Amino acid sequence: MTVPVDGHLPPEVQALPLEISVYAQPENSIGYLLRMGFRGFSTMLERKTSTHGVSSGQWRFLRQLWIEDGPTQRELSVRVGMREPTTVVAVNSLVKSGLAVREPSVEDRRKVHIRLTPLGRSLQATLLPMVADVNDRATKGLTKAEIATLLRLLRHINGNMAQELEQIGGDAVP
Amino acid sequence: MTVPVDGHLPPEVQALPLEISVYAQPENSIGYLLRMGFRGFSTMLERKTSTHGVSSGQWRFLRQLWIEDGPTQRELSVRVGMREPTTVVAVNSLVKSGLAVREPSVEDRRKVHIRLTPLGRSLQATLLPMVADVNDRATKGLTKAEIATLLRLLRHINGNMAQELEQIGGDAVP
DNA sequence: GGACTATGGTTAGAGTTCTAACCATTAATT
DNA sequence: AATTAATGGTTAGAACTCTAACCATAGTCC
Repeated sequence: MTVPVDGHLPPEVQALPLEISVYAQPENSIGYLLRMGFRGFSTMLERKTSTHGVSSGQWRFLRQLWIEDGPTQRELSVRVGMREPTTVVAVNSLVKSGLAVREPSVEDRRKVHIRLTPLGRSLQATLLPMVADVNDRATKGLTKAEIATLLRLLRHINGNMAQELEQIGGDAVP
Repeated sequence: MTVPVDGHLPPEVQALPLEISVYAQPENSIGYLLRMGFRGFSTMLERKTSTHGVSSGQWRFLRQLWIEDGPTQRELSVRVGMREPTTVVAVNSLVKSGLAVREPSVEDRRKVHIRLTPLGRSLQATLLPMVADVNDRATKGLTKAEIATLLRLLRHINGNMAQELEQIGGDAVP
């Protein structure tokens, strides 16, 4: 097995400027670090919420419905940032689990409103503490100031990327 | 449609301590911010690499093979942090695209080594600048010091979560 | 040496998400 | 009013990822 030591890169990569070749190490890429972080977060949270029958796929939609109950399926898609087919299956799943219902609109027969059941609504008080707990564990050892900085920097790069994708792709983030 | 204004939360959620109820807003959760960031990053990068026929699924494995060529499939799984069935399909895909080959081990007939083709290896010089570009766009407007801080904080929370998941789950991050 | 156990890889089936194509309903235009 | 546009939702098919079950090979232990 060929294991190049740090800095032992093929000639055409060595020829690249240092600002580029640092990315040969994934740990130097923000994308990689975000991915690892997200996966860890998602896993930890799902382990907790699954005890109440809530999967990570349902979670994002449930959270949005707590903020705004009764949107159309299209509106829900936009708020959550997912494409419509994704919303279809997520809502199917919420309905199947008894957390939400589909309610056909009366003034426009194309539209369907998604509404929480009492069960779905009641879960907020149960599940929010779990998010808090996972956030706490993730930030253990950081000061409040550092956490605030992290939030600010993350929001900044997310803003940058939303802007890039909007002007270039002209479309939502898949 | 019911749109609760900020702070207009159901009684059982209002009853929660403030440290918990802040998470009613996704923008206050690190997990949400990581997820958005990762998705933006992944989308931007894939738009570029796909012009060379490299998908985001292949990307992570390719990057690891650039660091260490010829691992067994099991070793590759561990390095990349994916489960074995995931590696099977990823390697299938790399082989199909002519970027890597499966090479049965001679000393242990259970093992299979994964080795880059010249094409797969040559892509490093082409694709690394793309990662650099996406990182640059994502961090536009941040100082070098802020970027360094972001990397440090992300590595810190990733370390925390790896530790949590190791001791509690006893298993890899899905 | 033959029966357990461990290791490496694969297959089967599921969940989450996407794009593309489609159908139903409403709005706009001529 | 009839045709065309736009809007809301669904279905079909794919990519990526997982868990669980499985097969093949190698190592261990009586």
